[in-house]
Amino acid sequence: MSKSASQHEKNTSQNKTAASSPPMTASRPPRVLVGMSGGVDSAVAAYLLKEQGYDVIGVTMQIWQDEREDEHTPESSCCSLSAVEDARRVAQTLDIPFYVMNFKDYFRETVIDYFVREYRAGRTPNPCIACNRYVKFEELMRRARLMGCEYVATGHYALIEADPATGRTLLKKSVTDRKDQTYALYQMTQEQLRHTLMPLGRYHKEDIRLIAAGLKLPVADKAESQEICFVPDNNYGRFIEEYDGTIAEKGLFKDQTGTPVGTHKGVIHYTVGQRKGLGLAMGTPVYVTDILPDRNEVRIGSQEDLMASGLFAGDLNFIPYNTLPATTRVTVKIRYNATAVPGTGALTEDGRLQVLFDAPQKAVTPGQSVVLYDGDLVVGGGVIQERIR
RNA sequence: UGGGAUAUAGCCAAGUCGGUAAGGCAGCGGACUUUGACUCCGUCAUGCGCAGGUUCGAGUCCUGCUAUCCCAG
Repeated sequence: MSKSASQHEKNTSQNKTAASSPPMTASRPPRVLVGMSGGVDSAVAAYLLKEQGYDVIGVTMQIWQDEREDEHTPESSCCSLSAVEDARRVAQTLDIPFYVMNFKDYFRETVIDYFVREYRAGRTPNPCIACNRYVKFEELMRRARLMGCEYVATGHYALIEADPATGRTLLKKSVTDRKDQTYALYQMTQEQLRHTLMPLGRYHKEDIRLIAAGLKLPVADKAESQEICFVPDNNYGRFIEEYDGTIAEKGLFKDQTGTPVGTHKGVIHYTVGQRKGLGLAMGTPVYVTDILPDRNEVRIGSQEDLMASGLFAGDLNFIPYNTLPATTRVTVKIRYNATAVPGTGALTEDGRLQVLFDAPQKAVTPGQSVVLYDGDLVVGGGVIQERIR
């Protein structure tokens, strides 16, 4: 608490920027490619890096939006054409080179295809994690190298720090727990972390807005983006059906005993823990407890039926070490905006991650990621495969 | 077509000696949110099967009708 208080006392940028100058290895300052979404965060990130002396290049990735859609795109969508224009104006204001790059095919393959495939399989994907992993820190970084950039930078609220003891690069929570975005970054490799800058990790959102306002950036009071960027109207079910042209097949809601209690609209429309939109008047609130795509069945039950004592996860990545050393005490996030809860993590013989919670948790959802923390340090995580009751 | 019971919002349901329609679920709206999750807040019957009657006043009493259920046929 005292930490964040002291952060507030500092003036918005002057002291801090001076304290963290770039590593001037040669005569030329290192070049950094800043991924600019058109929002206020990445705009200020670009500004901070420029102030710190980096050779900053602004890039907006075209990942989805078609030209014809620009008129009706809500402002909250992070990658719309209007967002491109916002980013361009910011770059002009900051006097940095600005480019728009086409990532549509790559984004489609690594994010949208995955997103649709997972929902079809009865899981709940997190497209932001896939986008970070493959698009921002793999493909964008690859292209950054081609442009002679040492680093890729983003407006994520997270900290990247070298650990002199081990030589590894660590990922830590931002000083603002509320805005912390490390959950969506846990898949980053050592190589990626070494070449990534996240200058916002030491700031609070309010500071960022103040800085943006002080610079008269055109996006200073732009709304937060909220929904999945490629589903601007938030109707992801319709998006999936239009994307692959397959209408979701209706099926049965069943209770915990297997008794049919209603008809569902198709497996893709549900996520574990969901209560709203079921249309089931059971006299007491009911939640989705399991999605069984093989039987096209959605199981519902009470809050108690939602509880889990732990989970198994695959597709693992660890950051302070190559693999989880032993049974480890951690705090655990099982959903993007869940609070971290205490538990233990361990690897199974078949190489999966087993997490056991100290206290039962609600709505462990296959397809979502579990991220392990040791205090502010991101230990790693993986994709949830199944819950342990 | 003998007897009994019940008919209150989409569902369940309270409604006392007649006094001016609880609550839950669902729905809808909003807050929160980098997942249509959770959570929270707000909203939701000028009307109680239909038609009459009694009364200052009826969901509550009376009459008739209709529907459904149960028992007997």
